Amino acid sequence: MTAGQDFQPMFENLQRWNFVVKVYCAIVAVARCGGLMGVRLQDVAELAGVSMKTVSNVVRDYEHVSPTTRERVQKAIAELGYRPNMMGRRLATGRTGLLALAFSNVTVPYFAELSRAVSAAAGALGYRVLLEETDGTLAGERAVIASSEAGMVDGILFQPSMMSSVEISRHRGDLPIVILGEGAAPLPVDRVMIDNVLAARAVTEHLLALGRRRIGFAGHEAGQLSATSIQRMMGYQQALEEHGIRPEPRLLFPSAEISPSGAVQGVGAMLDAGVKVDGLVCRDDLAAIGALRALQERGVRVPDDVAVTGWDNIELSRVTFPNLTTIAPDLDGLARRAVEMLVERIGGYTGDGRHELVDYELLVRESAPSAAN
Amino acid sequence: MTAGQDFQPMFENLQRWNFVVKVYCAIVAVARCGGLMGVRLQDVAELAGVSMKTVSNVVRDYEHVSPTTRERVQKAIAELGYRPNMMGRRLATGRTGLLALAFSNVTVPYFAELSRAVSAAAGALGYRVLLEETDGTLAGERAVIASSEAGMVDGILFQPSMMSSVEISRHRGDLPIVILGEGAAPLPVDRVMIDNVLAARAVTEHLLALGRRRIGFAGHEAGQLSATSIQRMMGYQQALEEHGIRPEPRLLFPSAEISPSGAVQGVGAMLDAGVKVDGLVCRDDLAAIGALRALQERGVRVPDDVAVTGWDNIELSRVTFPNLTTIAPDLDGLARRAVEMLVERIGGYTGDGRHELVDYELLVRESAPSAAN
DNA sequence: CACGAAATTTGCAGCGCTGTAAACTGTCTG
DNA sequence: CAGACAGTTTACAGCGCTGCAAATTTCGTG
Repeated sequence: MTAGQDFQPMFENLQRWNFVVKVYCAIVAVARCGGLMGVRLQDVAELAGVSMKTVSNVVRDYEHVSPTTRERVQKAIAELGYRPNMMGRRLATGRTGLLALAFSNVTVPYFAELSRAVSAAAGALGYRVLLEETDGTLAGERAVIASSEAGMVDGILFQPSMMSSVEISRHRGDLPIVILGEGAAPLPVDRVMIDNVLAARAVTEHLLALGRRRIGFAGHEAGQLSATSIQRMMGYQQALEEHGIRPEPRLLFPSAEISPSGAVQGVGAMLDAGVKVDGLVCRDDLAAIGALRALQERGVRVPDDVAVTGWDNIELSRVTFPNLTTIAPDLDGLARRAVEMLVERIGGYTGDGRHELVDYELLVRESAPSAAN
Repeated sequence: MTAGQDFQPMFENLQRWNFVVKVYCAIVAVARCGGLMGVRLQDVAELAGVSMKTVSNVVRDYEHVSPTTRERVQKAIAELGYRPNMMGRRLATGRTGLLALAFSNVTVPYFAELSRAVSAAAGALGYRVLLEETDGTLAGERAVIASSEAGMVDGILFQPSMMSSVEISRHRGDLPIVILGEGAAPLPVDRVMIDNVLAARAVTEHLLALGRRRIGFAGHEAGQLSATSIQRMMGYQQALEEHGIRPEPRLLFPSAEISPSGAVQGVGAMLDAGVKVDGLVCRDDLAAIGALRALQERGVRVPDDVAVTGWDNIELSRVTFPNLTTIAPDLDGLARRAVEMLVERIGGYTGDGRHELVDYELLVRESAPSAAN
């Protein structure tokens, strides 16, 4: 905004700025003009004196077009302000250039960050991403998989939370699909994930290396466990057992609802019930943030009294106090591979389902510092 | 998930579960069958022994179809697993049923929550939402507004952060647009927002009512201010002046980068420079979360030493410790009105730009409790 | 039973674009 | 200068669906 170009945050200027905006608005109201509507390939072709197909060729950068023609057509395009109509193109080509990314809810930071990574990866391959939220319900997931509309997207990236692999595998066979994450995935379908069990072991071992022995697990579902929770709990269990510690069901801190508030309540209730821990492996960063609050509310010091770990490395995990030791999955790598595989499927690849692992990293921060500290 | 139906979170079961999954996968691999490809309206028509148009009428719930015919067609649809092809329909109708929602970045919790509210509101009116991220850059915003593809969406909901109203008003006139939020908006275009100045006054007055007198403002841009920051700062200034307090530029805590980490650094630097405050109005919840950390790192107690307020009422603002007193905009109301107005424009409404305000609420929580406490 | 009105159903054109294959250019040989 | 050839350009038939208007059937009534 020109008016704010050399704006100094001095209070007097604010009023002036507001005035300038008003003037601008008035000018704009006068200057505004309706845009051209519905310029078609045909119109460009007529103006340039060539066939529609030639214009189409120019628009799509087909190589065998003479420089002369190309220039003339481009001039006509500019003059008319022509912009190709996607629906027409897509009907003709059968491809939409759109990938669906389905998960429970964008307000979960991990999914928001995943969505950015996927958008970037898809963009690099010429695709755009249509977000589909399932609300984590079976009905929502079914709606996505068995979408009643055809031709909306060329393929689906799907992070299931409730749906069984059996059901996923029965999805409409004509729409390529790639499963993200640790959810149940049928063998014949491509999938990309990190090794949750291994990562959970790593994070638990980190707490063990700090000398913690009463290590709890927090933030999993109170009812039916998701595949994600199961795998992370398995890794947690394995690490404990390898150190000769018998996992105690009493040290599991489930959340009535998978959300930070759920974790506040879940962890809070256990603490109030007198359960003692000196380490807490949380299912994800949101649970860890909730756990942090539950602990701090009760005057428990983190990490001194209880060391806490998260999972996902969401942006806010760097800003909590203390900030979170967490598992940082290689989101870009995950997104890139997933999109690559999906695009290969769209391109006609029909090999067996590929199940690939991507990297992750244990980020050691304040909530569970390294042993040296 | 059948296998997990009666799953108890006992460790022994985990291994068993894993085995069950493997078995399922094997079964599925065998059972999988390719779906039918490309069932067309024509195919259904032939099977049902009616014309394409009649099938079309059934699919779209046209009223004048005899029950007999309708049933026969529906049977054929079910038998063939027909699903209408969106591209075809959209080419024919000229409408896509898609609205673009453009803002800087989904990983900003406010935008994620906005996006859900908008999706819900759009869904209620039969539209779906295509997210467009601008990365908060001028180039990104221009790309959205002047999108080189036509016909992708029927209209745009746009929350600008950099673009001037002059430029917005020059957008392609054939695509309806509604501006969200406090960004610069040209008069002729519809807009929905909350009254930022008033809300900022309310939040500042809340701190004043707590007896705070050295109240800072944190989290705004260090360079050129966004319209959002400007309006909130104006309200902050007004409240101070009304209480006979001269606003001090020294009490402004800008962030080098609009992010929680940016706020940690910005606020931290000011504190280290010896600036003393007893209240902090933050531009948004993320800044407040950053401020919280900066303060706590230095042993400053919140709210005892410094009361802090946020803005947006993001989910995490309820879970920080202390949790945040914040401005809670009526997101659902905002989304509903915005979508309504956009749909009216799509429907052909051509009146003047409407600028509407929606409600907000001051949520008093721990970081700046009510005076009674 | 005939006739007009109302309720159904249909044929067809075409939305805007692209794939294919055929029709042109012009240039380069023999 | 004919013929071969590579480089350009074009005509045309749809992609799958819907709007329109006309055709057909059904129904109620005199």
